Amino acid sequence: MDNKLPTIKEIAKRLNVSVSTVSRALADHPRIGLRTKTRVQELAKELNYEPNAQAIFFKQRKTFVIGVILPYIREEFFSQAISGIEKAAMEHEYTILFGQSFDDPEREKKVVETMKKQRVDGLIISLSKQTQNYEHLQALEKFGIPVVYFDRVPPFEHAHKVYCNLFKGTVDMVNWLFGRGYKRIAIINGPEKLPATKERLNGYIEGFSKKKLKVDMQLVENTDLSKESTYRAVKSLLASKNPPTAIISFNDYVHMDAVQYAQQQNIQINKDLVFVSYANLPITSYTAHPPLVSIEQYPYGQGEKAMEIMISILNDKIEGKTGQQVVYYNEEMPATLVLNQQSLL
Amino acid sequence: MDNKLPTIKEIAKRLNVSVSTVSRALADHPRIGLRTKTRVQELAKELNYEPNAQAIFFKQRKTFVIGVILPYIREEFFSQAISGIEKAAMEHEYTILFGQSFDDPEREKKVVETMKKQRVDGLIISLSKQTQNYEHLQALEKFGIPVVYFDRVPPFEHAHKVYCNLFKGTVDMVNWLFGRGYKRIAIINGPEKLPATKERLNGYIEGFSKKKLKVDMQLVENTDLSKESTYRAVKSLLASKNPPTAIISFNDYVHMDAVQYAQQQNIQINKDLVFVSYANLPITSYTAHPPLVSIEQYPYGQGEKAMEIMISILNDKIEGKTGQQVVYYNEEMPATLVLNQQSLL
DNA sequence: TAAATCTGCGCAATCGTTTGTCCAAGGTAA
DNA sequence: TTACCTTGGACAAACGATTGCGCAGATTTA
Repeated sequence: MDNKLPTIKEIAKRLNVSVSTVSRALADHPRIGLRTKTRVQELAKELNYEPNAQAIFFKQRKTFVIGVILPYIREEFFSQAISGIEKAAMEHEYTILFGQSFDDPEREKKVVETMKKQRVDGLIISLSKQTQNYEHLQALEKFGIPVVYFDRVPPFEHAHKVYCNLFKGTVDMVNWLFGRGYKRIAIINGPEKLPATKERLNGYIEGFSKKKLKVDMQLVENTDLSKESTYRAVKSLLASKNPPTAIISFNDYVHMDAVQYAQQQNIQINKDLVFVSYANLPITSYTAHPPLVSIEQYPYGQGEKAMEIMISILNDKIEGKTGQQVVYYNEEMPATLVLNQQSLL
Repeated sequence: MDNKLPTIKEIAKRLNVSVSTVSRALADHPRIGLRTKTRVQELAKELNYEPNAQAIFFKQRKTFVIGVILPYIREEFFSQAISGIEKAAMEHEYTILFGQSFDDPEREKKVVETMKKQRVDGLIISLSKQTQNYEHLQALEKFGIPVVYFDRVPPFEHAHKVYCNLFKGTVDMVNWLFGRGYKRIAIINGPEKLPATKERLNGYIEGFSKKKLKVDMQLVENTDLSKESTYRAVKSLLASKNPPTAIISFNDYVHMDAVQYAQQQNIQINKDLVFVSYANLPITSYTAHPPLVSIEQYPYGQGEKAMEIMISILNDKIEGKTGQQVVYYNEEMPATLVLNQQSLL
């Protein structure tokens, strides 16, 4: 259990040469004589020498570590996203420092702080639901640590981001439903302050506008994403004088809760009332009633893209683009309508 | 714009004092005068100074980073586990370097290598299904980097591990089924080489032995965990002359596939044939037919425990237990039978 | 009054590695 | 013979922070 890792110094002392000679010999520098070079390289191999990356990174002021902060890794969307991030990272020899915000801005701030301390080369983040204040993140950029947002992105322009255009996706969704003959289309939207919520709402309204129809606000409900809140929303929709024939849920989790409640009310799911949703989690295919149609948001692709952007930024920085105007990457990914195979039965 | 992060040096220069004074002032050292102290602390706050952990850790030869390698983060079991790991890590100011093996030993090896280069203080790992060779991990320990295994642990004694006793859990499960009057109890087990598979099988056999019964090997099937393989296993069971009245699935994913197939064969799930399983993923409560009973394996608890053990090991090392005999932590967690609420309907 | 103590802070080494600069010895050309 | 390369390697600074030690000047004590 000899935990002293061999260093360049150790080798130098043993061979009675200077550390710089050892360093150069190991790097195959032309200024070192062949004899010395082989002596050094042989001893290095014998001692199982490995350069201390910590020391090198410290000197280079670079860690090859990217911080990744997600709301909840247990959500399949994010676990897929991190896999995309990891894939791109691995391809470029970067590593991932991981943290969750649990949708708590305080916690998010703390994790950001930790990552700053660890001197990550960059930060990829999907914001917590409650985050309204972006100072802790903008501060990072001021210090030269680039931040790439994905999926849950901030509302301002001057930031690198990757996201799905859920406005368009929602318009398509509404269109599709109209096309299938559904007229009373309700939406159970997310927390009102969330940009993602506004995007869906706007798409929803736009979908109606295209048909020269006005939205009946009785068909618009919100949930704080808890099961209870979703139950309440469905209850309210079902109790309306002219109840919906289709329900768009904020995401697959809301969808599942909504279906659960409707089922308790003895409603024939996807017959009396059809359910459609966002996210298209593979896991829904195992549920009793998957959404008839889902808007795929490509979490893996978003993650991958976010990391690729990060790497571009870091490379640009090395090539000294200082002084030039900062360009913000803004990657809009398609949001595709996906028909559930099972539902076709 | 591209301001470098403030350093202790920068503060020293601005206030015209030495770096050591700044360092001590920030650490609230008693030998620094109150006036100097406040001047330093105020400027530090103003500049948003954060100590460079890289530098400190480099000097201390410690990173406060723990590598975590999981097979698939998208499995809820592991995403819960990492949350437990993260919680314990945060409490002790450790951070997590994340990697997935995707159940590929080659990939696992590569990730281990990366973590070694990054000089993690320790490694927490749940082995890939295929891992048979442990050299890359034992080498880490030789370098003084402790390894804690959880859930999917290696078969040898001299390793720190956290796991559930699925042998006992399976015995309990079989007992419970007998108690409910089920006599033809089948099991769809995992890949034969997996220790977890053997454990389940032994528990299954023991459960029968306790009732002075012999196992009918026709009731024992294996799956490689793919949907197709599971389908095949169920098909084989259903085709038997004396088909089972209860099926124990290797885990909830196998369970879901098994149920899906049985359903396609027009079997009344949990009536004609009851299904029970391991893992107890919350997500199953949304499925059409959750397992009647699940063996809870406490992924969060396992992760938390693994990190706590890691921290104990690291603390022991600091306190210089060198020379003493190495003690291997071996934490066996209970595997509890959980009755599904929904199934009671 | 001199010695001892205290107060407040600076100097420099250290961690492992890279890299610019310098230096000595030997060889070569004019 | 002298000035000038070439070769092979040593020296030292630097990255950011910590910390033992030293050293003034002020204050207290004997």
